[in-house]
Amino acid sequence: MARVRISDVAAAAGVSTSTVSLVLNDRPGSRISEETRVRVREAAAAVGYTPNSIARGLRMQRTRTLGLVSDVIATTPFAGRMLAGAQDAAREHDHLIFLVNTDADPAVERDAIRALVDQQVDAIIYASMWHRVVETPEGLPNRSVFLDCRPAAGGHPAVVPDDLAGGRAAVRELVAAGHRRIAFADAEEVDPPVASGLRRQAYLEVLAEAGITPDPAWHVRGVDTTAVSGRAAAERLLDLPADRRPTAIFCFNDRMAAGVYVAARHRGLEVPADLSVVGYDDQQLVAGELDPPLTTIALPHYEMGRWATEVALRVRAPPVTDQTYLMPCPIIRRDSVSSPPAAAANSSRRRA
Amino acid sequence: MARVRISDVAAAAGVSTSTVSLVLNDRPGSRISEETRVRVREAAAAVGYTPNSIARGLRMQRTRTLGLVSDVIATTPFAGRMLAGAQDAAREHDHLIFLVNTDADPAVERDAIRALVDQQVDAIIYASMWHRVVETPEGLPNRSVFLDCRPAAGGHPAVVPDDLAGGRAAVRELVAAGHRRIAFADAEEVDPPVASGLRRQAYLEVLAEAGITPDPAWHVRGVDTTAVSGRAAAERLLDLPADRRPTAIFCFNDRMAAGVYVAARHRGLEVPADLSVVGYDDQQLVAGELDPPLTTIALPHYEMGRWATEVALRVRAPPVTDQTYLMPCPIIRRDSVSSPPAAAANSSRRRA
DNA sequence: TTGAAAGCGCTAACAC
DNA sequence: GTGTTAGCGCTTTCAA
Repeated sequence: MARVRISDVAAAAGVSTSTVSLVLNDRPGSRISEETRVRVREAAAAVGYTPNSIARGLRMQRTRTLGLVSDVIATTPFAGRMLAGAQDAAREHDHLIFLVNTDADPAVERDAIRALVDQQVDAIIYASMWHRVVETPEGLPNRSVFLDCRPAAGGHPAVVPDDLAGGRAAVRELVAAGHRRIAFADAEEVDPPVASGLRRQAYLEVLAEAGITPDPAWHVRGVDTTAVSGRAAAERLLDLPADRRPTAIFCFNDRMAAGVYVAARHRGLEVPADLSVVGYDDQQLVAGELDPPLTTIALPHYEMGRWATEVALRVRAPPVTDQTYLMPCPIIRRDSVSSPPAAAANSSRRRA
Repeated sequence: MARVRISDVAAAAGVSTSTVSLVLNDRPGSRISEETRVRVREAAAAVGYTPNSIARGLRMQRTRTLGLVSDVIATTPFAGRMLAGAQDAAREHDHLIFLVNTDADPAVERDAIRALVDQQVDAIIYASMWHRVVETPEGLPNRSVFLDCRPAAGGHPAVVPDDLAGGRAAVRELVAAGHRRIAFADAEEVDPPVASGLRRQAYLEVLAEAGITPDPAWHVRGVDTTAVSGRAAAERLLDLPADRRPTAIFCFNDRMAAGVYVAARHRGLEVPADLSVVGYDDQQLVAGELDPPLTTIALPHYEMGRWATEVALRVRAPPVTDQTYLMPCPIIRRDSVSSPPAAAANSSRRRA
């Protein structure tokens, strides 16, 4: 069965195609009699007409489609919320999203961007899986926005998580619980993620504002950001002499926090009674299902996805001065933070 | 800057647009002199011409786009592999994918399908997050394929995981390790997932083929399939008298297995020395990061995504007799299975 | 071997 | 108020 075209409804209503177009698109300037309006509408409904978006796109030079190109975003557990935010925003404004994964392959990326441009997408959202600084890909249309990454050269709106503020919230949570010996289980040293530097800065700032001089041994790094690395980092921390041993660990992410749990358990330490832990990411199926559930800082993926899409659709204005917007990361309080054990608190007071 | 059109390269090459089209599309029947061919190609490259897919789509009645509509797939950790498989297949055949999430809202779904049809997508892939039996949505084009779900009414190609074979592999793994008292921590009783019935059937079959008469108390269910439910289910199992207590638990999924770990740990039981555990799903960031890493059955999301796309693209023929294809679920051996503790083995032998 | 012309389905000037 | 016409950018007969 062939699709029904505008000419079919025109014939059915006994009018011209332009009249049909006019009433169906409800152009304000055009004075079509109420009588023909209803006649056309009824005819359209009767024959089951819906406009061909391709034809309309060709004519209007506007397709109401968006391209979302990402490195590996859509194939990781992180991606979901970002896509959901983008989807929701797109749907609210009657747009459809082309999703393309590049697996971080430059050739694939180039082809993808070209294919999207050839499809006449109204805008491209260039997304990353982690907060990164990226080169602006060649061929990227002017009307693009960066999601969870920032173009080194600027020139485009971008949204990234506010890792500095999030890191501060994490460490302040620990300070507020009475901890003085607070460690930071950081990401890898070589080519560390942008978030690493920011969260470390936050860690240092908050300790300083709390009048705590950090023991350099409290800053440890994994070889990556997996649970295995988290566990190894925690081992080193827990090997410290009793009076320098941290009573709380701020972890670069939830996976490392999971590793910290394992290390603690293997030493007979209880979280949070013996060791408080704060993660980062609020990763689905990790943070909430640890035992005990992990207090953490949420990465605002949904909100970032929505923001990027709304800016791409020009329904939200990007920040004017600095084009990159820092999305707040809320703290999610669960059960992995308590006050430090009494002994540690005493020893800490003695040192202070 | 306006896009360069085919007329621009025609002018640059001093030929007509039809000639340009002919050489650029390399139509076999057309005899264009080699000389003009190179002239056209050079001109096209010089002006940076790439064809407008929208115009081409209108003319050819074929857009080289696909719609992928799903309930919540793209927003869950499961989805990634499925999307990756679909993406890879689509890219190999020069197609772009529109991704739409419906959040299982029928109105959203209806609108999405219509929007996709209006976009003249070449096919629609209708995907689910879990193996389900679904009603064929109204308005779904003939050329659609079902992914991780099966239309109750049939009539379309579909691919789902082979949960029966996967379940058998899981339980056989336990039998092969020497277990006789094997429990099944199943999903919820009311409106259980399709996989629940299949895996239970597999459990029963394998016990029977091993000459084991299952204690009915070994089949327990959660109120859902979370870690909390898994833990509760394990508590009940471990509360059984010593001679009926299972030495191994096959879990409906990895999350429940994580809960089983927690229950075991709280009783001072070690996995796998005291209790062997097999999961299902091979869920990223769960199965591999448990302590010890979980032996499980992988859900072949990537392969299913690829299969569905290839069938949608007609580059792979669907099964002719039964239109739904059962994708094998491979076992992933890690460290959560060992032979049963000696005492249990003895008691089991005594019982046998 | 190449060009002219028609037309995919739609919208928007411009007539009437 | 409504219809006629042109044209979005491309492919594909058909003629030359």
